[in-house]
Amino acid sequence: MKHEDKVFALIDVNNCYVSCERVFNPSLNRKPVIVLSNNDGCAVARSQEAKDLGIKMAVPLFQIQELVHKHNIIVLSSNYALYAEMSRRFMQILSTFVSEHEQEVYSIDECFLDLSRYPQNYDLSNYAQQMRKRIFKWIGLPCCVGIGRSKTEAKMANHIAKKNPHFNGVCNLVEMDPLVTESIFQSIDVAEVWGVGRKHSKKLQSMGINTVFDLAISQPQVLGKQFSVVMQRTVLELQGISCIEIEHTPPSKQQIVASRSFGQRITELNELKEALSMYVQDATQRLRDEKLLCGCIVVFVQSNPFDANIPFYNKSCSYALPQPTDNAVELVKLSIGLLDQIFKEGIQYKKCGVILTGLEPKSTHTYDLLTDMSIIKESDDLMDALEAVQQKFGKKKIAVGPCFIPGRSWSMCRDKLSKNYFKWDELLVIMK
DNA sequence: TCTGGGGTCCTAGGACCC
DNA sequence: TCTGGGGTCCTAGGACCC
Repeated sequence: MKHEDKVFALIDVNNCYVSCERVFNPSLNRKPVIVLSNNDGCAVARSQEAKDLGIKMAVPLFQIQELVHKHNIIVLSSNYALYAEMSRRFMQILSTFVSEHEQEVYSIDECFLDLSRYPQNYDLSNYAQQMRKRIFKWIGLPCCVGIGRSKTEAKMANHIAKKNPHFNGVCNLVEMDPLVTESIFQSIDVAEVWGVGRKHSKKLQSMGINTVFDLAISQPQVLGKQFSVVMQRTVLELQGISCIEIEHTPPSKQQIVASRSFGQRITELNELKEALSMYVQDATQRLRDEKLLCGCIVVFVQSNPFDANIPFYNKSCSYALPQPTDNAVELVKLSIGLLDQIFKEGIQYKKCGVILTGLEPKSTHTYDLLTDMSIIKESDDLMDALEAVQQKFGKKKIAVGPCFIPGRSWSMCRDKLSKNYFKWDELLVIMK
């Protein structure tokens, strides 16, 4: 198949986190609602009503307190367990429209579909409307669909569908009159293009490239030289030449990061150790879920970068393991050792974290000749036992090192957390 | 007072090798 | 004063994404 014949769709849940909350709490409908990031720091999701009030993406809560009071904006902590379950169902419904290798789960609320096989047999706009209807009917989430000849075009189409209600949730650039496409592209800021961020859009504007249309008629190679091959691909994709394929099986992870800002500043080494040992176990859990081993561990600590009066302290330390592992006891012990090396007295710490890298599949790892396999076996048995206890009695019943101590000053703020309606003891109560 | 977290990819530059 | 060229590997930093 020639690349010209490719067709992609991007389906994206509108205001995802707010929409998830509204499914279980209809009193939020038609009201301005925002959902906050971890630690109740920034607004990471806004309902349309909140956007209309001028609340920007990722703005810190303290900067909009006045607006919040004035307009009775409803403020919620983020409830990732809930959103993850809704996301799983959203993706599952979309999987009924294509075959397995034609679907790519791109993010928690976005999904690419390769529809290249379908134009002959389906009216794609109609097919997309069926997707929207089924998703809304089955799980109550509103979404938009963009269709284009490349992923970047599909993203653009999705953006157009979202901003223009008369499209009724579906924008199909493949079928659109090129003159109409052109005039729409002329009206959209180049910063809206997928892959063009703040820095690049500034530079593009300084070169006289202000709109999506300007970028689409640029010369890919010239921009490739001035930016990078990424920008070159973006231009080609906007011209309808697909350069980025669907990834139906997620590529295996390069690294696993677990970090958090603290609710309050920390100065004591012991408290940092408590936090870090928790994060390491979170990372190790994800490592084991992916059936990977970790060959290198990085620990970092930071003070508050926004504090203008005090110099920013940002230090990390890494260690390459002689033998890759997925053992939480070992990883906690090592990371505490690394923390000892980078800890400095008198700093007000705001954040710490761990990065597991040098990852490789556990199934294909070859141990060297001198490895005592009985030790590996013991480690596996221990981790299995640990996980079995957690599964049966809850995540916080057993752990490695000093963690899960309630009431710590550094623990995350989540004051306005909704329930996880998918758990037995938090189900929605209709009537009592 | 209060500013998220988890990722990927690309590039430039240094170290090192022959 | 003259002072290779080409290759690889690693790392840090920057840009982007949601």
